[in-house]
Amino acid sequence: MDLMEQETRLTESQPVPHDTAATPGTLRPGGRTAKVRRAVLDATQDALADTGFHALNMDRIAASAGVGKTTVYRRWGSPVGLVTDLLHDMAEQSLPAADTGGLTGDLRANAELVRDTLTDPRMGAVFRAVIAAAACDEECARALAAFYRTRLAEWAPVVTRAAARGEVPEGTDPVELLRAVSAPLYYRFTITHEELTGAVTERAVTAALAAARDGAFLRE
Amino acid sequence: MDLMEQETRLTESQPVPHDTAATPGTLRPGGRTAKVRRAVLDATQDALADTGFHALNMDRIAASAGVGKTTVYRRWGSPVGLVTDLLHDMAEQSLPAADTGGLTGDLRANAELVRDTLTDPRMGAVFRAVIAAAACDEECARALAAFYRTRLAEWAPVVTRAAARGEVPEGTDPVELLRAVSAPLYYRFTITHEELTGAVTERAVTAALAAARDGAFLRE
DNA sequence: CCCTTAATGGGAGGCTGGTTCCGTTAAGAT
DNA sequence: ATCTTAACGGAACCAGCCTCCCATTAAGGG
Repeated sequence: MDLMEQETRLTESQPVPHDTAATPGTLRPGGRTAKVRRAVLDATQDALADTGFHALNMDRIAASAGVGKTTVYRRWGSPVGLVTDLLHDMAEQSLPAADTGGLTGDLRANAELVRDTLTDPRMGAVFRAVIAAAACDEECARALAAFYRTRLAEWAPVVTRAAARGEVPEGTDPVELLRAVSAPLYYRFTITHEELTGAVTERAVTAALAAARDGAFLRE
Repeated sequence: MDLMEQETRLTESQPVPHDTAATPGTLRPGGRTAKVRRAVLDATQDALADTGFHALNMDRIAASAGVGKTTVYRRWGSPVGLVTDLLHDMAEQSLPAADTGGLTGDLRANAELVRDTLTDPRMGAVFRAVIAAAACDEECARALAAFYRTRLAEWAPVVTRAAARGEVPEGTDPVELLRAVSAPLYYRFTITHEELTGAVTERAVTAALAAARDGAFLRE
């Protein structure tokens, strides 16, 4: 990854002809640049969906995005770079949390959202790829963590409201509870590669809820 | 991956000039062959520990194992193949479960074992690689699942004993409870890449235990 | 101990993924 | 509208990964 060192260049002469082309796409994000990014990220998702991360190839992406491969190499540098940017892109599209009126329902909605996402052939493949890429690259790992931070922050109010209603102890850490719901699903998805059934989802909810009521997720 | 079909061998007739070199290393696993495997798997672990999965390279492995690269290509085929075999190797080395006399202590011992493993620089890197490889390759995913099936089976008695002592409801699914303990740790390890602190470990235990007492893991 | 042949090992060659060069296009400023 | 230059794109170039060929070594059976 070499997208990072633009500061180190050109400490030299007078005119300082602009920190030329330090990070393509950030200085002049006009219509064309944006369109290229969109095309490339879409192509990346497609590729991940049907060939997986190991087969992700810059040349192929450039071709199927209808973009010069030089551009892809310059702006993203590597397959991991593509996935990382895809992740940033995904983090921007937020979808609102549920509000069913009860914590059980809300958590169930969350668990089912996770399940549906991971079960969907396209999205499931994308998440597998992203997780694999994060295991290989620090920068990508940060992007993945940021993505989930965003997501969990959106759902946190669900728990806060429930605490106000007395469904879980006051002082329950919302993020902690939400992670407890997701964790078993992701465990199966990444480690044991089991099918994510309705029973598994439901159990994740009831177990997390039981623990929460028992005060296992009290913020300290 | 072609390491699996050795059973198909030699069900055959008289002469049949042997299914020559069907799967190198399975037909004549003499001293040299075994030594080569050991050297290669060790080299693989070393490489994973200090450069990670993305940089895993067959030629380099061959060189650092002091083995011909042809051999590595022939027997393992790809980086994923190496990791898969490493996983099979790891599954063979079992270490016994704890027995502290109480379920809380046993589960804590389990959680701390997981934590220590994932925290260890060498083993942590290996597990990251294995998870990434499993995300890329079906065969590797199966090997990973098998590894954990073995591990969990070793620890299952811990829960069975506890149920007999009345610490959790009769009919509690041991594997389900054990997975509930590990899941939050693996979630952090693979998804959010957070540090696995003692607090996280302890919370995983208490949460799983609370859920279990509440009957969330009853076998149906 | 000898024989057969599985398995290893070195090296040459091709392919594919990645880099660089330089001309072209169009974003954004005046 | 015009100009500057960021960003794109084509194509040649380079390198490292993988494969194939064949000679060599040593298991395992007699």
